[in-house]
This record gives sequence, structure tokens and C-alpha cells, in this order.
Amino acid sequence: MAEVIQIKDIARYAGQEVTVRGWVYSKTGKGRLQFILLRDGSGQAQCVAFKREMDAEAFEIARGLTQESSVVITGEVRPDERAPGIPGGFEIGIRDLQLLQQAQDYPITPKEHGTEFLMNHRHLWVRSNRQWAILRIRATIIKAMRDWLDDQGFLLVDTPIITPAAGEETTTLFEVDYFGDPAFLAQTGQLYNEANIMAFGKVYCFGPTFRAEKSKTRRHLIEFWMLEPEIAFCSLEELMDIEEGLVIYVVAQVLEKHSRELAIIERDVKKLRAITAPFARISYDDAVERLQELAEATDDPEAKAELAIAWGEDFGSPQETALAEIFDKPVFVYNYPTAVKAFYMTPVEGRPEVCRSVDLLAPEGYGEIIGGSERIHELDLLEQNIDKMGLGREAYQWYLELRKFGTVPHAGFGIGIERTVAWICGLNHVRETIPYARLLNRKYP
RNA sequence: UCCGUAGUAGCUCAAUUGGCAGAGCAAUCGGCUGUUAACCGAUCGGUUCUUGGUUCAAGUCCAAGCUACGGAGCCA
Repeated sequence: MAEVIQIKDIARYAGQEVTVRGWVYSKTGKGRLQFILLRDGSGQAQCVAFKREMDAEAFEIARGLTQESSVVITGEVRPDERAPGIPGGFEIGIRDLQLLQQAQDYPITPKEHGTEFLMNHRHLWVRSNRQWAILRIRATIIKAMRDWLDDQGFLLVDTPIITPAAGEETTTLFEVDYFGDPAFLAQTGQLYNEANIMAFGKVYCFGPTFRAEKSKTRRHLIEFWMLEPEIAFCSLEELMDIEEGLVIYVVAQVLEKHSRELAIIERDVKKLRAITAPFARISYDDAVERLQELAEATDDPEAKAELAIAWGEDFGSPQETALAEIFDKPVFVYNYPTAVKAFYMTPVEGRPEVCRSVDLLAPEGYGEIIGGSERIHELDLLEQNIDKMGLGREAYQWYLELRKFGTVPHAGFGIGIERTVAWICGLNHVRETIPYARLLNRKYP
């Protein structure tokens, strides 16, 4: 057998005999000439079976190959401009071919399919070009986020998934039976991050989070992955600097490493190239005013109703979209009303009705991809807020204790991986950004 | 939870006023030496989402339910 290669490296083997192992992505025949597009996970290469150049038995196997049959192919790599593939431009003239398994009736054909059908076959759908490209970009986005933070002196500190108390809204918790005691799947690692910064200064956690929200939108998953940095001695302004640096690096890495994948998913890369510093920073007060101006300017009564907002209300998704559309880059909105935000956010001095919080809204209608804030670091105020929310101090004893032993001002944020992937890839639903989406009515496959 | 749309072959969809259940793709067989979702010929393929009702006759009309999709709220 010749050297086994990965198809992504095919250009390096021009003129040599190689072996590739993979699955038949598609096949088209011309009688004595058969074109087999083979995928091996790293890329795709056109393998050409020509009857005169192989033995009769091997040619018959090639001629009878079905979509997704698994094969080992040996042959010579030759440049050919006509050859499709990833990277393409090279093809393999088949000398020998070994069939591992002949697939029967592969359900995902090269034609169109509906969402439900594809989601029911997600375990197979991940083989399709578009899904392959998206999930590769997802992996790069995660790596880029971690690389950037590691380079900035952050330490990865893992936080638990099974937790004794709520991190956010108590109504969206998944309860699990912990040997007879109730416990909950984590909605966030933030509270533990706050403990960890007192040991390590700058930390982040990365992992799955769970929210039992009855949300059924293009932006919601029941199980989603979040990266959460937390920084000691950090102000809201410094937090925005960190968020901006992180997002810019991530987009740049995707552009640098994935031109091929971005082309497969037909992403308009001009919009990604525009993601450069600085991002606009507007206060909640200004944002409300901007929305009111937009509502006034439009003649469409429906749009007017959608944009209508009174000070103190949280933004709905049409309003987030309208705000983001003013800019061609992500935009920070800071100092939200305290009443619509979580119990741990620091009130603005002299103006307790707003708090030191900041959301980053992605362009093109992708909505909030980051939420962050300065955390309350005084014990009294934090205790009051926990009481006010009816959360029960007992479960938060350890968290409150952090304010007794060298408490310092600090801040942090969470960035939703799937929303970030959806935005960068230009997808219309987060269900394609994660290998196996958990949605309101779906936990299969 | 609310609003809207849809459910017909393995898949994507047609079916006129209530009057014979149809096409493309896939699959199977045959043909073809440069295909790019090839092409040409043939074959196979149906509990029209479920239950009940109206009618000589229901994919089509009525009622209830189920499921999916899109949107809202809530959120990352």
C-alpha cells in the first residue's frame, strides 16, 4: 500500500502514488469513466476510475459505489483544473480500490431537505459540506478565544456543572436528583469565577450551561456553551476593552484560517473584515433615545409599535436588531436599568436605578452575544439584593464569604459560543452551530 | 404560553369549483471516456398526520387533537 495521506495535503503529493481512506460523498458516471468524490474528514478529492487502468473487478466495485460507502483508494495524484474537491485542483487516478462497506439508501441526498428531516438525521447531517464547514469554524472560534485569553494572562479554571444554587433566574433551572437532595445544572460558572479570581487574578471558565427556558427562537438553545472571563480590579470600561480585543481576534482568526469554509457557507466576508476597533459604546439612556427617534422616523405603524420603548424596559429582539443596524460592527450598550438585570450587578454611584452592566450586540440582527458587568463587592448590598430576589442566603454562604476576605472591585462577562458562531458564519439559526442541538422540543439524536 | 403557516411516495413539492394520486430527486436495471446537484431510457415506490363528521363522492369542506416550521416574550 502507498503512503496514507490526508486529502487536505493532496497538493504536496502531485505525481506520487498515495492511499486515501474515506467515504463516498458523491459519484457520477460516464460509462467506462467514473468520478468518485471522496471525503476523508480533512477534505474532499475527486477519484477517477477508468476501466482500462484497473482490473475488471475493482472497476465494477467503483461503478457500483453508493453515497457514503466506505472505501480505501490507492492511485496517483495528478493536477487537474477540472477536479472539484476541498482543496480541489488535484485528482487521484484510481489504481486499486478496497470496499469496506457498501452503504444502502443513505437518506441525505444532494437535493434539498426540510429542517425537521435534517435534525432527525443530525448524526449523518454533520457529514455534509456546509455542516462540516460550520463545525470546523466553531472549533477555531473556541480555540481563538482561549488562545487570546491565555496570552493575556488569564487562567482556565473549571467550574462545576452540578451546583447547589441558581446563578441566574430560578425558573429556568434543570433540577437533578443528587442522592436524594435537589441539585441544579449550571446556568453559569460566574459565581465560582468570582471565587477563583481571588486566587488567580484573571480567570475564565468554558463549558456547557443549561437553561430550561421555554424559548423557541433562532437564538436559543437549552444546552449551550459559554466562555466566561472574570477579572479582579477591573472596571466596566476595562471590561469593554477586553471584550472588544477578544471579539476582534476571534473574527480575524476565522478570516485567516477558514476562507475555504467561509466560501462553502457563502458568508459575506466583507462584513467580517469590517470588524475592527473601536466598537461604539452607547449608554442605555442613549439607546432608548435612538430607538425612540427611529420609531418616530418610520411611517410603518407596525415597525413603530415594534420599536416603541419606554425608559426602564429591557430591549426586545426587534429593538436589539434595530439598534445594531445603526452600526456595521458590534456595539456596546452599558448602564442598563438595575431592575432588568441580575442581583450581583453594581449600581451606578448616585444613580442606583441603573447598574454597571454592558451587553455586546452583534451586527446583522444576531442580538446579544456578550453580557457582562461590574459585580457588587460590598457584603451588605449583596445580602440585601439576595433577600430582595428571594434567593435564600443559605445556598450563597460561600459566595457572600468572598466579600469578607479581601473583597475587591471586579468584573466579568459571558460570551455565548453558539450565537457568536451563528453571527460569524451568517447562519439563520443556532441549531446548526452546535453538533447536537438541544432545543425546546428536541433531544434526539 | 400566545400569534401565524404547514403536514400528500425515502426526500422536496404539485393536484383547477369537492370528481381517476402526479412530478423531480433518491433507489433498482440498462447506455455513455471528463463529470461538477451530469445526461438519456426503463422499473419500483402512497394509512394524502390522527380521530370523528358532512356528501353519491373528501388530499380538498367542518370539528377536535398531534407534530413541525416562523415570530413574540425571556435570555447568552
